[in-house]
Amino acid sequence: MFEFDITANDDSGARCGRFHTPHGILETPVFAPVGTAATVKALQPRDLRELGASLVLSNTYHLYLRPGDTLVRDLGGLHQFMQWDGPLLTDSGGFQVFSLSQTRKIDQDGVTFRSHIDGSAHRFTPESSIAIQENLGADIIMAFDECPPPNDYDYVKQSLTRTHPWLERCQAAKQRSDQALFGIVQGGIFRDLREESAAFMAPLDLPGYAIGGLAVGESKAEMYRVLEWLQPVLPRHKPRYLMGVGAPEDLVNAVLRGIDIFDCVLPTRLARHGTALVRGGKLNLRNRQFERDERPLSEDSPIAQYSRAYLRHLVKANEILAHVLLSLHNVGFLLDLMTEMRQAIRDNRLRAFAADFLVEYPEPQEQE
RNA sequence: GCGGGUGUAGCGUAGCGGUUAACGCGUCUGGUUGUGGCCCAGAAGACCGUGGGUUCGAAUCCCACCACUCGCC
Repeated sequence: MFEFDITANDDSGARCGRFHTPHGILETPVFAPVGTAATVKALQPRDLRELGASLVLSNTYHLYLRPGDTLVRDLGGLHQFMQWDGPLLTDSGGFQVFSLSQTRKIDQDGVTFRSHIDGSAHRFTPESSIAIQENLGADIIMAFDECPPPNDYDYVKQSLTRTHPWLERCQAAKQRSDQALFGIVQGGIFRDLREESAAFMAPLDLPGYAIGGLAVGESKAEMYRVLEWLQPVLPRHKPRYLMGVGAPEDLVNAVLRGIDIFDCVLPTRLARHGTALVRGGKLNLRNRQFERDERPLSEDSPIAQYSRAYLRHLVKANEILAHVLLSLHNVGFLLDLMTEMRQAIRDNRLRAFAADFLVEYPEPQEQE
């Protein structure tokens, strides 16, 4: 279980792989839609399968608070609960503790925080995060880490003195053998800290390695640079997971730099905010230019039977169907992009594919 | 018919003698990367019901008219 076979290499450094999980094989590079509260908002598992999704991410923090991880366990685990029989991944709750909780207190042992739902007090430690994730029962579980602001060298350096021991504690606390524990490399935008973090984790022989703390405010150029630094120092024969990244141009640029797994709320969040991802950018369907536009979003969209004018109407009227249709479109768009990239890698022409795909996107700026 | 009240941006309102008439919603345009159906930033939009008067100066005070509204015949 959890073998990672590399099945194709591209001159760029990108690779295709097969990651074996108890609920099926992931063909990488793969994009995972996010199902925070045990649902990819607006979509059923049936829709996800038809769109070609293979991996779904769900959130430890959210499920712990509501409905509770022990309830999910008692009802047969997360796969059974949400009726998704493919591979699942849960994050550790670390990120949400930092991004959603108003008041939180970090110490060497863990984090005390308040629920964003009712203000009640809670505490996560590496041990409790693993226990919750074992109750949920995803195929891939994540180490409890701290996601620090990426530009503050002293803080990021000190943060590693928590994240690294926490990873070892996660390993020690883990009991189930049917779940793969991934470590999360931190280190902000600093080369020495990133290399230090990767060097610490590589010998732990984890089934996979995530890159955290990116796409949190630094520039795209800085993010890509971090990926290039990590490329030679992460174990080659293990999947590499870039957490929270899902802008189309970022997916392409990260696959070029050796990333195998992605997750992101972007396609479903943009959908709920009325924006459609299309080749070369995105369409804000609130814009008046679509008022009488009878064309589909794109010819190959899973919702190509609907006009932009109709979708604009649904968005402006805040109709539920707008969320459903645009979620189908945006998730489908990213999954199709991943499929195209896997084929390009097999054909050893990813650089050409990327150059063609990225020509319509703006160049990454040093500071944004 | 009599008496009272109200007319300010598409809608709801604030301002009640003193720069360039304000706010919310809506509209328009950006933003959204390990998810609060949000949120943030910017823009357009007003013969202040109509006509007259008082005043250095009127959305603001006075008169008439019109419209809406409440009460009473």
